Amino acid sequence: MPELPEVETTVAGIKPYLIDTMIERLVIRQPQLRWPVTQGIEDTAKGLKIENVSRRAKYILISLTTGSFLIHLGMSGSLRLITNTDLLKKHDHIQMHLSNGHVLTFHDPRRFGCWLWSKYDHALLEKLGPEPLSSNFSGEYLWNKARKRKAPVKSFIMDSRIVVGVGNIYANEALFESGIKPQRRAGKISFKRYEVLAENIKVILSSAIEQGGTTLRDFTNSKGEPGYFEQSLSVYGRAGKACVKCNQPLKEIRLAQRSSVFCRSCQS
DNA sequence: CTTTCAGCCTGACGGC
DNA sequence: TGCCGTCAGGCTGAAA
Repeated sequence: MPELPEVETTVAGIKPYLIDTMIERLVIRQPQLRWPVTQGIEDTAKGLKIENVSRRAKYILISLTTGSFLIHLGMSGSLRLITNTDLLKKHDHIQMHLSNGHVLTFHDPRRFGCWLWSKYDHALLEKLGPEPLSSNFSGEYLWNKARKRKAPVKSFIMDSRIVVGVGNIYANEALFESGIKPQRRAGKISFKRYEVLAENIKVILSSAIEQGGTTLRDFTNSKGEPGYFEQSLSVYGRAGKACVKCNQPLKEIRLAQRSSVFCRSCQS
């Protein structure tokens, strides 16, 4: 599933092909995504120039002269650039034909993603916390926000109002690296441990982005996916297997309906 | 205010 | 072989 590094890599991959090009045609084949695709955007978008492509949290923003598209890849979404003559795949829901001959194609089997239009600011971006890789995000910030919070620390760091872009995989990994048990209450964790945790979140996310960047050769291929999924994960998906640090079997529990894997002796 | 939980979907997988 | 049930998961917004 696309986590923040995949989104970042996607933006970097498509941006050079989109910037300063004109939208010749927008085709919506399946408007029923997580939210219905904004009605009438085929007409709205026609003939407009793409001014910028950026990322906020796991949202992709395509800025035009009169507004912007807000795209989320959900669980199974991807964007790829193809040409007019390429065959459509099943679940290719939206296509944006550009004046340079490229066709930006939104593919999403589970349809948890979205493609919305807004003239001004998108409401979905309003309540978001800081970017994890920005200087606004630190151990001190986390510690302050955690005062009196009873929620498990894993739910806390996955709350987009606290910090954006920490999905289930990276939450599991960062807590393991930091030696913090996922179910520990957020308000009961020391300042010092939050400094370690914030640093680990930054290191893990930025190294994943780096891997994505290095494996990304040509985004105009048929896959449309950054190919760095082979990165080694210490705990996620390894329940019952040996801890990479102490060899004890990893334990799996569910927190807020999400699979949480940790080591009972390395994390406390 | 904080926290929990339903719901949106399809594909993969295990059991029979 | 194929059918069926279960699960996975990001995120929002309603409910508690």
